[in-house]
Amino acid sequence: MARDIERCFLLLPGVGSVKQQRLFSAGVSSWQEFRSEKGLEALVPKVMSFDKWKRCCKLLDYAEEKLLLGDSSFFAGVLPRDEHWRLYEPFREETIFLDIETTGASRYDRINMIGISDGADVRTMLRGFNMDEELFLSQVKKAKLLVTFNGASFDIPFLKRSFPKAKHFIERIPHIDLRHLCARAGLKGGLKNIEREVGITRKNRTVERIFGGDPLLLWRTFIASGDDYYLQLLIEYNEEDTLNLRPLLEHCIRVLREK
DNA sequence: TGAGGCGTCTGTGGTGTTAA
DNA sequence: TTAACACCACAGACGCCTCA
Repeated sequence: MARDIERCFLLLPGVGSVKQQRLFSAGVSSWQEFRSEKGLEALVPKVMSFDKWKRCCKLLDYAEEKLLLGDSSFFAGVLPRDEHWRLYEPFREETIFLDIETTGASRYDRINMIGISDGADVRTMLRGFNMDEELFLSQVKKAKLLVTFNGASFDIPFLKRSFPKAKHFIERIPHIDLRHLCARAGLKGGLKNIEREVGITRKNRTVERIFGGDPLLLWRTFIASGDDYYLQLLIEYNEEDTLNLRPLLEHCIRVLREK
C-alpha cells in the first residue's frame, strides 16, 4: 500500500488537481504505477507527452530518494502547502508540535511560553527562565515536520521574529497548520471547540474554571504573586494544548484519507 | 464580549502555457 | 490554431491573541 505522499502527484510540474483526478480515473494512483508500463499506457499521449512523462518519472525517482534520505525540505519547496499533511507518515518520528503563548498579537509583543512536543512528551520554555534561542534552535534543527494550530498566521511569524537564527531552519521545514487542515476535514470554530467536537478531553479544567481559559491572566497572576502554583497551572495548560495537536492531526488525516 | 491587528487560506476570474 | 489546464493576483473570510 503506497503511503499518503506516494499517492499525490501535485508535486509534479504542470500537474494540478484536475490532471491528478484524471490520473486517478485512469487507474494510476501511486508513484510506482505512474512509472510503470501501466502508467505509460494510461498517460501517453492522452494526458501528457512521452517526454513530459519521462521528466515526471525522473522527478518521482528523485522524490523517492529524498524520502529515503529523510530530506523533508525538498517537499517544502515542491508540494502545495495544503498537501504537507501527507508527509506525516514518513516523518512521524521527527515531527514536532508547537504552541506559544504571548503578551499580545502585535509585532511589539513577546513570547511568554513555548510548548514543543514530539507527540508524546512536552518541553516547555518560559520567558525569564529557560527560554533560549540556542535551545529552541537545537529542537528545530532536529525536526522534519512542524505542526501548529493557526501557526502560519500567528506562531510561526512570532517565532521567526523572536529567534532570527532559527528563521532559516523554520522556513525549510514543511509545516502543517491544523486550523486549515481541520477546515478541510469539516471542523471549524477554534481549537477548544474542535477538540470537544472530536472528543479530545482535557485533564486539567482548573484554568478554564478559574481564569476563563486565559493563559495571559495566569502568567500575570504568577508574576504578581510569585506563587509557583500559577506557573504550574500555566505549564500544564500549555502542555495539554501542545499534546492535543497530535490526536487532532491524526483525526484530520483519517478524514482526508476517506475523501 | 466585541474590536482590532495580523497573516494565511480559499474561491474566483483572468492570463499564460502546453500539447495535440 | 485551439482547447484544456495551470498559475497568478485579488478580495473576503477566518482564527489567533490581547485589550478595553
